[in-house]
Amino acid sequence: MPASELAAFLAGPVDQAAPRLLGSVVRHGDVAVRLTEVEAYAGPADPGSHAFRGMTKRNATMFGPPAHLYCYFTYGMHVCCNVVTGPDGDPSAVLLRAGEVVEGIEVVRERRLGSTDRDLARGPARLCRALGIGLDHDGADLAAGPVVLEPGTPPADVSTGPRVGLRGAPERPWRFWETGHPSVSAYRPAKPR
DNA sequence: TATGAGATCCGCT
DNA sequence: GCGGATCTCATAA
Repeated sequence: MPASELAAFLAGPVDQAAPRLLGSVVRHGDVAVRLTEVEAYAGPADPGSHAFRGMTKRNATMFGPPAHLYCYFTYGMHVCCNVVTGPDGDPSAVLLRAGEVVEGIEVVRERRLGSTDRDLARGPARLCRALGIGLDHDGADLAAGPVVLEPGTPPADVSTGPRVGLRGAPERPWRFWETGHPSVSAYRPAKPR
């Protein structure tokens, strides 16, 4: 898919673009994952967003053009990835939280020994591991690859709820998942330390 | 099954 | 130096 078409697919308010991503497929090499759970982050206006305090070296990708991959490292061991949706200069992005492996499941099973099929891409850090995405892929063009986004048909039934794991942000119902799908992550409220 | 704490490192302040 | 958009394992019920 041409980059301009992909950008058009992601255009509009991020809380509307996010549910549109459900059912789309992210592909990296031989592995493809169909998204079943995402979260919207609305740039500088959103206290839960990395971009809330302005542009830094880490989140610079969020401020770039849409249809790019924003990867970041967290909690010492995990990588999470977002799809940048806003136009150049607007740091809106969608966090990919969970999905189901639709291709290359043998590869993923070897990457994640001891995991059941349902758990292979259940949770943002696992999703990245399943796809083999690392910090190296920060800023990758989702139209050009090596990681690509293939728009699909959103499910008929989508649920919304509060976002997971945020501290200090007012709850906005900007988490979207395919109703009843087994691969969505369990809701764990943020814990005070 | 549910709950709790440890692991572990990068970028910002 | 601190805190984090998390995961996994251990222990308890």
